[in-house]
Amino acid sequence: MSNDNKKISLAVVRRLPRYYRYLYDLLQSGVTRISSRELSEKMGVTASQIRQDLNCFGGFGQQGYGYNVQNLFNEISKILGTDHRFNVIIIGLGNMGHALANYENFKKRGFDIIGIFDIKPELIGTTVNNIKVMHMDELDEFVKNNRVDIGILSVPYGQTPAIADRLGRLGVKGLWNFSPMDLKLPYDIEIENVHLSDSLMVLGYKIDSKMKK
Amino acid sequence: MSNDNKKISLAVVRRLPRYYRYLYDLLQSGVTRISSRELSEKMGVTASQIRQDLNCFGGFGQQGYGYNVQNLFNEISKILGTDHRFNVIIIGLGNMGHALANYENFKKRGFDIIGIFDIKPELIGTTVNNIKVMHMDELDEFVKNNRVDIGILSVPYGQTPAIADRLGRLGVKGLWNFSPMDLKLPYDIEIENVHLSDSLMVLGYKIDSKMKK
DNA sequence: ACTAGTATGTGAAAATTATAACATACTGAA
DNA sequence: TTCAGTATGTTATAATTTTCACATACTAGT
Repeated sequence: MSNDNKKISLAVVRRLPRYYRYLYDLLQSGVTRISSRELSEKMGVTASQIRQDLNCFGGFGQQGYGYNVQNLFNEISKILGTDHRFNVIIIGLGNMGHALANYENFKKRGFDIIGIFDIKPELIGTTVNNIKVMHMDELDEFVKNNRVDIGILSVPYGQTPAIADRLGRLGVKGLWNFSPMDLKLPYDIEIENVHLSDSLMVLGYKIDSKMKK
Repeated sequence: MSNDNKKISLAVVRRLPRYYRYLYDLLQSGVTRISSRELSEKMGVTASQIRQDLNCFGGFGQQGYGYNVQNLFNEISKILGTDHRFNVIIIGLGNMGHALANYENFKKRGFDIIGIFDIKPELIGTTVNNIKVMHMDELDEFVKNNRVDIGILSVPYGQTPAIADRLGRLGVKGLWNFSPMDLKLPYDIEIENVHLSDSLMVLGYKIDSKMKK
């Protein structure tokens, strides 16, 4: 049963989408079976780690055979929630909000953007990628009338905490935060930060530290 | 001396930008000194971890006093390379490329976007955020004539590997990859992946797994 | 059916990472 | 100048994460 109450570590969870991607590619290539060793060579990790990771959720393989690609992909999809849809709204239709609204990959992975909110009058009533742009004043009403699972925060830095708090109070289940700050909210809400600049700085560090060697 | 040859773990490195942010905010607030305990409360980590992390790079604090905020910020900046500039080019002026070209935070953190490349004729010769848009045919020439430290890859999925390879061959030092794939290159180049969809899927997982409890 | 080969699931070991504990050294008030 | 308080740097311990190793069980060719 996949409903074991042993806690899955975040390290494992963060690797799951990577398995998802590789298995998807294998499926596309028509590969029907794969061993942990073969997959480990493709992914550049140890076979042992793959077996350990998968076993957190169940025994999906078979001794002497390996893993059925389609089956394993289905299982990983289920674990990641791709067997159902998430309703998502975007708050802030700036450059980043616009980019996210047009990113087709989200839909493929189970996330439907059902609304966009901003305050600029000239945007209200328009559509982006077939998604209606509404005024922030309509936010509360919209969230009350629609199941909104996730709010994407792509608003200016200064406005982020207040809007995050507002979404938390409205009962949205998760926030995907693009502002370079760590949100701390007094609500029962999951937060995933993107922190693009942080990632770029890490790249800068890697480059510099290699130079020094 | 900061040139110790003991290896700094990636776990520590990934926390550095976070320290950078908090120290920057403290500076803005006029705070001149802070102890690891105070900082730990703000950041939601243990004071011990902060002291351990900082000590990888040197003893920046003073017993009985704590850390001088300005000094510590300067040191972290130096470690992260903000004491010099990185030259960056964007490959692919789609929605994401456009958003990144307009993101002002990068400049603040030491990254200058010095060129944008695409293949769409109507874009070539225009400027975005005062950055010239050039044709991909001009890429090799440009990289040879300018120091390019980092290439941002915001091109369609299928084109990513070939362009990454091209930048690797041209001697670019780092790639910041926005395509949902892991790049593996036979060159001496640092790669930092963003993998937005992966991050969103992790958020989805967190939401689901909380529901089940 | 038999058997050599293969590959999982898992318990144990190793490595890494985080936390705790504390000796040392500075601060700042009297 | 003294001394109680504070907070670092660092060593030791704990926790977590990764890797190893192997018994078990299936595959597939003869």
